[in-house]
Order: sequence, then structure tokens, then C-alpha cells
Amino acid sequence: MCWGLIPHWAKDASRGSKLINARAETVLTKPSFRDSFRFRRRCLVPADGFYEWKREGKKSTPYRIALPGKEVFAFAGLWDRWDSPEGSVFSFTIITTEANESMKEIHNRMPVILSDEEEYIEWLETGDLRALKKILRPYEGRLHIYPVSKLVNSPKNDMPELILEETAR
DNA sequence: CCAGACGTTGTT
DNA sequence: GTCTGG
DNA sequence: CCAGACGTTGTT
DNA sequence: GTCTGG
Repeated sequence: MCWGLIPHWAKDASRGSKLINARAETVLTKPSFRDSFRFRRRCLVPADGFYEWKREGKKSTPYRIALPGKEVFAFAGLWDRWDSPEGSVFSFTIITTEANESMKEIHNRMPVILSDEEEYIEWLETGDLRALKKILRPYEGRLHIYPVSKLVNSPKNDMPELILEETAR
């Protein structure tokens, strides 16, 4: 299973392997994603956080974003299977949406975050378009946003905890 | 029709 | 596979 | 933007 | 460090 969705119709696996994000706003219409979306090739991509860069002039500072009190959550993903004579390749992509209030401090986009069982099941199982679209909105819970000295450093290196925003909605 | 694209990000 | 642009 | 490469040889 | 590709 590899990150970077390869549409089932792709001529070769390499081209599609660059589709690492899908916009929530257009996922219904883009040829690369819509079948996966409609025909329930939806998936959960487990995560304990993600990184985003804040641009300040010429500098970009990496931040780690986590959900307070949640060791693990999930990104909303789509998958597909690409068949070739040599075998099948399964691949997936992550859906992005506009940033919520907290994330706007950092960046204008963010992954679609699912944080409880109910959402997981609905994302995977529902056939109702309205319900699906509702899921693909900016996360409404709290986020912890930590500056990171260097992204390449392991998270074990002391990571100053600076909570930019903790507003619940 | 038929070849070529099919995606996102941020920046200008 | 299906849509778009020329 | 940001991740990933950052090279040459000889062959087609 | 800097360029390239996506």
C-alpha cells in the first residue's frame, strides 16, 4: 500500500504516484478521485499528528499539529487498485480541506481529520452524499500546534510546547 | 473526432 | 476510464 | 511551496 | 546549499 493514489486507469504507476492530496471541494468531479469516492474506496489513514510549515517572509517554520487527548486519529483517505501483469498495486491519498481557525495561523489548508469511531464508520460506510460532504469539512475540535526546531530531528529532541490556540468550538 | 490530461501546494 | 481542448 | 536529488559510464 | 518536479 503506497501513499500517492494511482488511478486504476493509469498507464503506468509512476505518474499517479504523485497524487498525494485530493481537495475535498473537488473530489466528486476529479477523474482521479471521484470513483474512489463514490464507490466506497474510502479509507482511514491513521496518524498521531502532521506537520505544516508557516511562512514568514523567506523563512518557513515547521509545526507539528496534534489532537489534545488523542494518541491516534485518522485522515480521510481514498484508495484505488492498479492492476498490471506483474500484479496489483494498492495506493491511497489524503483529502485536504480549508484550514480551521487554529490552522489559519499556520496555513490555509489542512487534512480532513476524523477523530472518533462514529466518524470513522460513517466515512467508510455511508452512501449518503450529504453526510460525506459534511465529514469533509475543517476539523472543529481543538488542536495543539507545536513549533518544531527542525523537522528532520526526531520528536524526542526537546520540542518546546507552545500552544498557539486551544479554542474549542 | 482524437490526443492528452487526469493533482495539489503556494506564489505571482 | 472519461473529460477537455484544439 | 517542499521533498528529494545532488553522478557517470555505455547503450539504445 | 541549491535546483527540480510535482
